[in-house]
Order: sequence, then C-alpha cells, then structure tokens
Amino acid sequence: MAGKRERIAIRRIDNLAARQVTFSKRRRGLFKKAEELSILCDAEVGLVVFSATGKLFNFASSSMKQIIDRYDSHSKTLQKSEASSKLQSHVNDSTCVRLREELAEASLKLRQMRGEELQRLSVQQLQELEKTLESGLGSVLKIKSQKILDEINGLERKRMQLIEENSRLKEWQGWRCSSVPIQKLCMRKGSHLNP
Amino acid sequence: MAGKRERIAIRRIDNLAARQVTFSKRRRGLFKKAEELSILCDAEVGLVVFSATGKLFNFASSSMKQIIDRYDSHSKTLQKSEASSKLQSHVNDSTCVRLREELAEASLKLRQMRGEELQRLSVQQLQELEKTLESGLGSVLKIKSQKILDEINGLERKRMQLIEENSRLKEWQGWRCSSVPIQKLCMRKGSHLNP
DNA sequence: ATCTATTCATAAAC
DNA sequence: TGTTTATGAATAGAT
Repeated sequence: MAGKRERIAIRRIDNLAARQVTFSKRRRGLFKKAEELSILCDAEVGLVVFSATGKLFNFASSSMKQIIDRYDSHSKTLQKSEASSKLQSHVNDSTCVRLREELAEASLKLRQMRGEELQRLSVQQLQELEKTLESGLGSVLKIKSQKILDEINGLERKRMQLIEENSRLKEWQGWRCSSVPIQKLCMRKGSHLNP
Repeated sequence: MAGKRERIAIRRIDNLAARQVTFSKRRRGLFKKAEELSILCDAEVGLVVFSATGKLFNFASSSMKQIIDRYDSHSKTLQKSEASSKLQSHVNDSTCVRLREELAEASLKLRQMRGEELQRLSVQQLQELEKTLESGLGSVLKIKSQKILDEINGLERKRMQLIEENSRLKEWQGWRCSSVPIQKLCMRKGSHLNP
C-alpha cells in the first residue's frame, strides 16, 4: 500500500535523504508551474534555483539574460558598479548608457502612470500626472467610442448590402420561375438603374 | 454555486479577464511554492515574473542581486576574459538593439497613455488601456490626498508649536514686566512640568 | 523510481 | 479583488 500522507510544516527538513527527495519532487513541480504560468498568461518568467549542494537549475520563458536585464531596469536603484564583468563593457558604451538611462526614465514614468512609485512625487507633480492621465483617459474614451461606432456602421452597411443582394436574388428567382429566356434575364440583371 | 472545474489546456488564455484572473491565482501559488522549496530544502531560489502588462513580481530567498550574481558566475560559459573585440561589439550591438526596441516600445506606450497614437489599437486594447489609466488615476488621487493630509497635519503641528512658544514668550514677558530677577525667571522657564 | 492517500491548488461561478 | 466549491494536481510517505 501507499503512504498515509500527512501535511508537513514549512520548515527546513532535517533528514538529508528526505530533504533531497522533496527537493527533487517540488523542484519539478515548481518549474512546471513556472512554465505553465508563462504560457497561460503570456508572462515573462525567470526562475533560478540552487540546491543546497550548489547545483543550478533554471527556467526562463524568454532568455535569462533578457529577464535579468529587464529586472535590473525595473529595480534600478542599483548603479553601474554592481554590473557583472560581462555587462561592464556595455556600461562603458556611451550609446548603451544613454539608452539605458532613457529606458529607465521611460519605464519609471510608465510605472508612475500606472500608479506605482508615486511616493516621492510632490503634490504639484501628482497634480500634473493627474491631469495627464485624465486627458489620456479622455482621448482613449473618445477613440474607443468612435471605433465602436465605426464597427456598428460597418455592420449596418453590410446588413444593407445583404438585404439588397437578397432582394436581387429573390427577383432573379421570380424571373426564373416565370421562365424568362436567359438573354432577357441577363439584360435585366445588368440594368440596375432601370428596374 | 461554485464551478464544475475542468482541466485546462496549457496554452495562452485568449480571454483577457480570464487570463488576468488566472495570472493572479497562479502567480500566488507559484510564489508560495518557490518560498516553500527554499525553506523546506534549504535551497537558494530566485523568481522573477513580469505580467503581460509589464508589472514586476519577484521573490528571492536571499537577495536577488546575490542570486543573479551566482547565476552569472555559474552560467558563464562564454567568458570575456580575452574575448575578441568582434564578439564584444556584437554583444554590445545586440544589447543596444534590444535597448532601442524596448525604448521604442516604452515611449509608444507612454504616448498612448497620454492619448496619442490610439488609432491602430483595437477596441479591446483600448479597453485595457482605459482600465490601466483609471487604476493609475485612482492611485494618483489616493497618494495625492494622502500627501495633502500629511501637509495639513504638518502645518497643524507647527501651528501648535508656535502657539506653545507664543504663550511661553508671553509668560516671559509677563515676568519681565513684573521685574522678576533673572535667576527666578530661568528657573521657571526650565520647569515645563511645573507651571 | 513507482504507487496511493491525502493535502493542496485552482477553474468556474458569484 | 475576494469567496466558495468541486475537481484536477501535486506530493508525503511507503514500497
């Protein structure tokens, strides 16, 4: 028979063998779920695990480098000094530096527009942001309703076309039933302006 | 009643709302399991997730910087100790290209949030943008009123301090006018608990 | 590694 | 978002 499973407390497993077994099982589960999340929800996921024995396991929905870079640009309290030697050369490239700075600023602004990291803004800056957001929202609403109207009009136009085509088909059918010679039928069919 | 749960296929969830709900739920589950693994098995775990909307979520059993550094030192098969300048510049170029792309995307998003270049967005995308803006606006308003309240409280505190100081000064003046010897005045002035 | 009994996670509905 | 419920999944313990 199999084991009577019990709930376990979340604290370090003392027994080495049990700990290793659990590590294997749960690590697989964790990586599977990480991948599922990235696929199901269109998210970028990076997962790095070092076992107690120092072995590396990792998963990245895109590439780990890209994810780490993106992470760095988000949590950009850190400065150039901390970059790994691999990245040093990039930092020394003036174009890259400028791009990084611009990107950092742009993503800060984006995050602020999404309502994050507002604490260090002054009341006046918040007021400006509020105005910007309100005006943006206004434009979005305007364009949205415009698009919806367009869609409705498009559908209406198509409906009318179908009605027209329908009546033409009915007319055709009427002529067919009354045994009109093909030639006359063709003439009639072509003369839209002369019903 | 609750739902009759069915298994779901692991592929991108098309419906936006369902995708967001699933993202929230599974993200929590994933982070919980990441933490449990690190505690149970004494492993070093780093997890980074970017939602489809660009929001960052992360967990690190120690510190993310430490984990990334350790990851870099493990995964560096391509050491740059004496890498050719060709390879260097290539890496640099591709980094720049990526940075440019990210910057372009970020500034497009910014402009769209400000209400520009909305024409090529679908109604659904506009709807998402609308939600984001509304939620951002909500946060801005919240933080703003919070800050204003803080300012008011600060002013009130200062006002009270001034009133207190004022009454002390008046008292002093009273003593001065009644020609109290300086010594007594000083004693009295120091004894705040004994007016 | 394989097998269950059980706990846990979560899809659907509200 | 939070809650509930029925069900699918993960996994602890045993083999």
